[in-house]
Amino acid sequence: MTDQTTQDLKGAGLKVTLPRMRVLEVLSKVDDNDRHMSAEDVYRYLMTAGDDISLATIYRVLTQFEAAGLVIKHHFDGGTARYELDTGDNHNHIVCMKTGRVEEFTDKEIEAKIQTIARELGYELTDYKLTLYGVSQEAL
Amino acid sequence: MTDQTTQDLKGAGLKVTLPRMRVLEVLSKVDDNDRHMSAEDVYRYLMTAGDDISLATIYRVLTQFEAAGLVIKHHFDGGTARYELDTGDNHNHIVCMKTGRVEEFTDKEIEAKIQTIARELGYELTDYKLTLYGVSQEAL
DNA sequence: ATGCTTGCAAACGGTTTGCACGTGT
DNA sequence: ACACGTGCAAACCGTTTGCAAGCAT
Repeated sequence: MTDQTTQDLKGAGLKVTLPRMRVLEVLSKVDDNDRHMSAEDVYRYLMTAGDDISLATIYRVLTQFEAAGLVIKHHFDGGTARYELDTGDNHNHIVCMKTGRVEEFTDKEIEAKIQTIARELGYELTDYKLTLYGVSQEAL
Repeated sequence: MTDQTTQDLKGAGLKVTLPRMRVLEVLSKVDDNDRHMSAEDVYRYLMTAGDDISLATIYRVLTQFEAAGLVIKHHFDGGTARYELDTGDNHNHIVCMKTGRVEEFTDKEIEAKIQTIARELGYELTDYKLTLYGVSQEAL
């Protein structure tokens, strides 16, 4: 009875409830094209899937997940916030201006350089965000 | 009669009006600690300075400036948007989590790497944002 | 049993907009 | 003169919150 989702919730110190499980499941299993969902996205997805969970709850759950470190919140363009599972690997994003699609990438060199820069400027680095904006060749 | 501010506005194809000049002046001359102001910041600054320009106009002017490429808009944390003059040099930011203060830096190496990555992923890069979050030693 | 969770609907805060008036060219 | 810019107040939209009812432990 202790599947991965349940464990994740317990590990985060959160009571295991249906909304929390469903939201976590959605974020876990959407394929790469649909990652980085907004609260609305999650809401609509769940409605379509037959669940009946209020938008307010989605927001509350996502906020808790963020605080618990299960999820990362992004504000790519400025409109609505998007969420993705925190997989541990600190990755960056590239957003297609035409389709809105988000891809991920990592780069050791940049990562190292960022550490160095923070140190040189006299900061203790807690986090960073690198996002590229462009037009994917595929979108033409 | 054609000072820098006026030229900038004309160059951007914008009619020279008092609100536009004042907003541009504020953004031009605030010292480093006060750069990256929110619309409210600009509004309060101008009120204090004796101007009487509505907040709605500040928003409209800032939006036009952004469209005209005079100004860059940031959404650092997610709360309110902040604006800064576009000085041409594509710089990055480091935000102190304790004081909210924003510093700038540039790095040729990272810049080059970013170009490479975009190309490799099949994107035509239009822009990018790199923001570090940390605690400044000075804030302790 | 009891304290955390949820749904609902109302509040919120930053930002945008319709309208009638004012202003730059 | 005429089109564009502005102030005001109301609308907007994503997100948050107070409250009463519902669950997990």
